[in-house]
Amino acid sequence: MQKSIKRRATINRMQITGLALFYKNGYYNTSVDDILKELSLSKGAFYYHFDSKEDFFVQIIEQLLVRKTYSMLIEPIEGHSNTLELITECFENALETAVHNELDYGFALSNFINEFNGKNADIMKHLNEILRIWEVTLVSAIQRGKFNGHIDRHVDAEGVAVYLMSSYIGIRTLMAENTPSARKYRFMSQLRQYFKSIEVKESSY
Amino acid sequence: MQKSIKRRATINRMQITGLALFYKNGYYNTSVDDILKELSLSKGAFYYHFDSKEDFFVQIIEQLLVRKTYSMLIEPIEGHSNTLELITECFENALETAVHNELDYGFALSNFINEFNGKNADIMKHLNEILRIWEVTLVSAIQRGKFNGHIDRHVDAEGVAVYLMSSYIGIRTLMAENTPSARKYRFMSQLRQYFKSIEVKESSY
DNA sequence: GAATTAACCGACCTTTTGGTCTGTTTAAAG
DNA sequence: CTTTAAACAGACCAAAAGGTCGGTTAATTC
Repeated sequence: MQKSIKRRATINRMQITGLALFYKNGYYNTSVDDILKELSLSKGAFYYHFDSKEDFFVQIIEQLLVRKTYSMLIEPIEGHSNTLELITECFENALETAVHNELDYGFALSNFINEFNGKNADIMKHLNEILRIWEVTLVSAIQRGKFNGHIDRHVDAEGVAVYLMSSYIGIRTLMAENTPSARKYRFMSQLRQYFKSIEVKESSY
Repeated sequence: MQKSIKRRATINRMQITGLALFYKNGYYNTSVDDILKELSLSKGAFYYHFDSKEDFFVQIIEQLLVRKTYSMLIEPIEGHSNTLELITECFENALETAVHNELDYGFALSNFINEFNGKNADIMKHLNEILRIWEVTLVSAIQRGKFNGHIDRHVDAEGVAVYLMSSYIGIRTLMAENTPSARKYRFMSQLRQYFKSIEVKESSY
């Protein structure tokens, strides 16, 4: 195989397996050896391509996690139809992947934020950056909805965004252990209830 | 000092310091030596009173965490006035302690659930037990509200409970790193908005 | 086809960790 | 006052962790 290609292939394999194990067992509970064992690779290969375990993880964030978050939570709500319907559908899909908690790393971002919060400022900087983009996207979506007449123009877009993010991160935690399917259903049902309360009221006219 | 008293005093000191460090740095990032150093005690003292690090933590859950959760999230909503007002005030107070993230371990439960989810089934059993009690308390509070005529009788009590728990756990995560005060304000504001949507509608009469 | 270098191997090192064990101090009992 | 056992001290151990380093294989260059 060509060298430059082989390099990319190996790094890719490492990152994908690394993310899978980090997501499953947590960063601190996954050793470099665990990952290498899974890949049938050696220490030499790992430290040839990466400076440290932390560097490895940061690159996973930049290469994989950012894209996954984009495709799962950012892009789906950037459409031009009814904002609240877009968000509802987006959450519905994202949570569905979390129900079958296997290969599709549901919402890895949430797990890592919890794990590194107040423990590793450097990594948190990267994770917060993703959060920030998510928040901005939500806020502008809400404002678009207000402009388009779907959402009551009195609602606080930033408030709604924070509330949505909170509930999403929380339900992911609750779904991880107990009856994920039932909890997802109840959650989505109440989300729609909440959305009704910020839609334009006919009585306003 | 009398022996039986000294025993209790030492165990208490250990548990309080242990909880503080576990909460601050996480369970896996806090070594037994870290705790002992803080206490100026020795390994001998630790393993004389506790079988293992895990046993130590389980006892902290049972002795401290359960009570803290009770006094912070359970008892405040068991009153007999308007349910939604009780929950609002309860969340308000609980989140306020999280704003000054110092000595008062805001909502330690949430952190530990995130840390042990899918990693340590034994400890999760204990934490889930607390979650379950919280959920039951919320559900019966909602139902009481429906019965008392404060809450629309069409709402799904279990759904509301899950939604409340989700949003609370999520906002605690979001508050841990960035602008906790502003986020708390926005969160509470939207919580009230949501509550309005499940109150009895005058149009129903 | 020899030289060079990227890609990888695996033994080894150091630090940290949870846990053990022997010994010492101190409070209660006889 | 002696004995006894609780309460604690601290040296020690084995395993695991992140990381280093000299050596080997395979692809590229000249």
